[in-house]
Amino acid sequence: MRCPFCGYEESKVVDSRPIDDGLSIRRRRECLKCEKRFTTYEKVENIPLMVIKKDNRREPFNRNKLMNGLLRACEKRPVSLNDLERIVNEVESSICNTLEREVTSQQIGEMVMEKLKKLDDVAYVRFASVYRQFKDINTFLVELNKLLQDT
Amino acid sequence: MRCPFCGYEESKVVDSRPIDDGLSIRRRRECLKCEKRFTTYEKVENIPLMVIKKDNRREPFNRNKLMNGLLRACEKRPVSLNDLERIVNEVESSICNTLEREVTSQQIGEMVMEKLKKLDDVAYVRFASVYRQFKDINTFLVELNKLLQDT
DNA sequence: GTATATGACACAATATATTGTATCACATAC
DNA sequence: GTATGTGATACAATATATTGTGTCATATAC
Repeated sequence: MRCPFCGYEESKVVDSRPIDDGLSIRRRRECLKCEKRFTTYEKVENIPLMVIKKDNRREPFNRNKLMNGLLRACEKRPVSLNDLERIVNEVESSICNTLEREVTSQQIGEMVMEKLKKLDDVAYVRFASVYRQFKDINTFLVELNKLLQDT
Repeated sequence: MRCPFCGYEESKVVDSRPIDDGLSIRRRRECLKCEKRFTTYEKVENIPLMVIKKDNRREPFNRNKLMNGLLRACEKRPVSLNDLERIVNEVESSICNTLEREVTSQQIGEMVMEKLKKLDDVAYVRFASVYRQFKDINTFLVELNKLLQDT
């Protein structure tokens, strides 16, 4: 593994211990060039993907729930089911790739909105109005104004 | 490493590849009991801890900058330098522990505010007023009203 | 103060991971 | 349509990681 200090491409493991009851492995590595040491963690890709909701409760990530929100936002809009599947897939895999076990519903909303914005303005604003409704009414108005000005 | 499917404590590596230009290692593992396969990633702990600012530019995380913000918020308030050091330490290490390479300035602000709120209401609102000034004026007012009602 | 937990470190004996080469499947790009 | 990139898979030869034991330092708990 590449050294995070000097960038040299080889390092060796000097210690390796299971942690989290065996669910992860912590390694101490040493750069073969600059000899600096650093810690790495090996973790399982995804499995327990939890969403932190606004009231701080946790629940498992649910593709269908996200898809339903998207379908509602796209009602009578020229967005294909394929596009929506793609968005859900991309969001899910980008959450998995962070290797985080938890993600806030807000972060998910932001990711979805970023992608939806490129597809359909109206669907984007509908979706945003649900995700940001209580926290950020001004932002919603600002977004609406931006869209009005752009057209 | 423990199997995420059946929970058995031993698995073997069936493939191992460097990714991200050598910064991480992806491994395919197979459980020695149920023989199911899963993917793991080994990543460096922290090092390039970058903050994503509001305008989407990145800059390295800077303890001093955060501390300055806290000091300004706590001017003439009964909050010790020790407490502030503790907050900065806790925020920094909780960012490191996520193993994410990037974090938004907003996320940092939220973490700080959560901790500051427990220490001093006035410092909390001062800090919040800086972190949320453009995005969330309503939230700021709501917070002020909450504090006024609580006292 | 003592007790407890955790991370870093070292050493030695053993077991296992790594790397290149190559194929297949799938999805995206043009 | 073809080209391109990526993840999963297999195999074989080689190199390296893992695990137990034990110490030390630091921080937190009581």
